[in-house]
Amino acid sequence: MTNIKDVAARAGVSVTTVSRVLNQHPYVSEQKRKAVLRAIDDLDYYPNINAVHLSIGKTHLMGVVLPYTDHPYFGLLLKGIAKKALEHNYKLVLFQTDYQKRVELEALQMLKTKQIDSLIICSRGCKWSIIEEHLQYGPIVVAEKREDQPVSATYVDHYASFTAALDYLYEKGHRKIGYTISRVTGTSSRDRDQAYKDFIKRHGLVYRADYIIDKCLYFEDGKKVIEHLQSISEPPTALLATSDQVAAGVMLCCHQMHIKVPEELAIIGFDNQPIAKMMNITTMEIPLEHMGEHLFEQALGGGVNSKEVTVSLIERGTV
Amino acid sequence: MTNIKDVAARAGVSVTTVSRVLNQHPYVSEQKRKAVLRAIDDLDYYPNINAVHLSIGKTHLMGVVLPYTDHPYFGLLLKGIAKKALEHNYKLVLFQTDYQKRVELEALQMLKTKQIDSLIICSRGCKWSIIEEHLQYGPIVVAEKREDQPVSATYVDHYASFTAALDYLYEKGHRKIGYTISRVTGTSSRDRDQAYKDFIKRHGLVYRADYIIDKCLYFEDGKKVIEHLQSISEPPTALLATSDQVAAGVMLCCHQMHIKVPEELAIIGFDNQPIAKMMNITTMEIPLEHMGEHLFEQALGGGVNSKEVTVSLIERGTV
DNA sequence: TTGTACGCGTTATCAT
DNA sequence: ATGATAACGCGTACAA
Repeated sequence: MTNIKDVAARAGVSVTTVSRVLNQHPYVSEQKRKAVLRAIDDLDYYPNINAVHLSIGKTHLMGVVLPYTDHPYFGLLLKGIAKKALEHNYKLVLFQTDYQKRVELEALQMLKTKQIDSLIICSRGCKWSIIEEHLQYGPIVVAEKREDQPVSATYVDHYASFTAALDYLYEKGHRKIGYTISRVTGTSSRDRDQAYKDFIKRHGLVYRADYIIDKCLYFEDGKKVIEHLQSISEPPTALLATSDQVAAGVMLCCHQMHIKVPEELAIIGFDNQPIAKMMNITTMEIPLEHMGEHLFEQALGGGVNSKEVTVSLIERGTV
Repeated sequence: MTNIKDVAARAGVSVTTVSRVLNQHPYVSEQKRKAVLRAIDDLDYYPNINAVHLSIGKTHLMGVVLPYTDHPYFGLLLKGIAKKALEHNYKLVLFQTDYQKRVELEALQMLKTKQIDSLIICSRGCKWSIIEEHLQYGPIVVAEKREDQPVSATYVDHYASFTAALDYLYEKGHRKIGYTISRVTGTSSRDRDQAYKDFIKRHGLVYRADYIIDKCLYFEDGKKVIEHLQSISEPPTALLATSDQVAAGVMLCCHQMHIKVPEELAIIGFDNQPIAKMMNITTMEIPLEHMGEHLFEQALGGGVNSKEVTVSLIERGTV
């Protein structure tokens, strides 16, 4: 590998001058600049980025922690992040965790060892205290609500948006409302659960554990949902789906089983993805791509600030 | 940042000994090892990975070039790659190109400047000669068929699988067959187009440009497809969809428009994704996740070898 | 405007 | 078994 020294020798100048040319610094005569450029060309020289990183202490690499990449929710978040990364000439290091803490810790470790400049955590698995410990090594931003914490965050208020959806269904006359979640653990599921319990309490309804369906993430989980609902007594008249994907899957199954939507089952999705528009699904719009962009900019900026994104109801044909 | 020198001083040994302890080399007395470990603990020392990379000339970073992350096709490919990366303790640097050559060139550049050890190109946009030029800097593997080239590849024979699907439809009595593609450029679209033309010729059918529908990638593109088919004279009786996503979208539209599948329109998808199983869609199975795994291992291995993955017809209810 | 020399943090070589 | 030191390739005070 030819290095800066070789170039300097060939051009008959010092390495400093070569470095100056490389980094477009001022104070280098046109004559020497030409000589350097020619030498670079002759020797097919290109800098070793690791040496640059070691020297300046930055990598232009940003870490992104998320559980899956093959799910539209994180896919859209990632799309927003990637868009901004492209703009700012940053590269992304992907940590697909499958909810394994180990992978998340490795990301934190890479921040500590300066292999990445900053870290975006889209879905946290490890304890909060571990995040805090690593804040000293570089900017960390999360996609969850953390009040009074020295961490930047862009998040959806799942409690509020879930409550809004429940209230909307209540207004429409529904009293038996079920919902699906992706997994029992996780902050968003917990928030939704709390919102549901408070809603039940506020309206004096009965809490039924069998109205809650776990592990619903994908389109194809719709089948499971319908099968479950048909297996219980007094099935709900309305369903809050984890996402538009799940809502769409449920709708398709309703078609197949000749269950009328919304007459026999009302459905609300989340995200407002294209599929919801196409299938005319009422949904709570979450600007995922925009969230991703904002997460990136927070990570880049380094300062600490929190942003709650607005979720709005899109009324369509499934309620 | 405390460094190896500080540790050495604190432990009363040389940096070499510290390095030996760090890298579990032999020839270090138990006594000194203990001292070093204590010093590491006392000082909260952790190595600067960039320095390690500079020294050993490797980064344990693998680049992945793909157009989108929010599409199930690439999502699954990426999933396979990520799985193997996890196993081998590699990290992935993602290059989401949106089919911009610039981003692809940056990936190649990062290989050249040793910021990544190797590169997986899932969808190529730049000229082949550019790829060849960069082979000297590290392993590059591609997801397309390249015969007699010094590059590793894992790919689907799109020509063969498309031909197989066409023949299957022909056997079933179809003579007017349309198909959708994601974009006019791109190797897979070209292969499919060629297969179609050859098929037409072999059976003495007429080639109709309006049987080919461009820019179909997502579920929601199904609507566009149906609208197009209804706008032309003598619409096809069978359709080869870009992917199961598109096939599913088309099917849903057929439901909505009361078009009977397969009686009025037969449909074949590609990939055999979960959605195809759920909707009982006949499809050509492509083992995407497995392809991703194989791509990673080729990139890791460094040798040159080609693998054509087998595509098989899954007969279900849409033909 | 240019160059020398050192620092970044680690590994590898070669003595001892 | 251990350590001094060169090497990795680059950026940048500081001196000239």
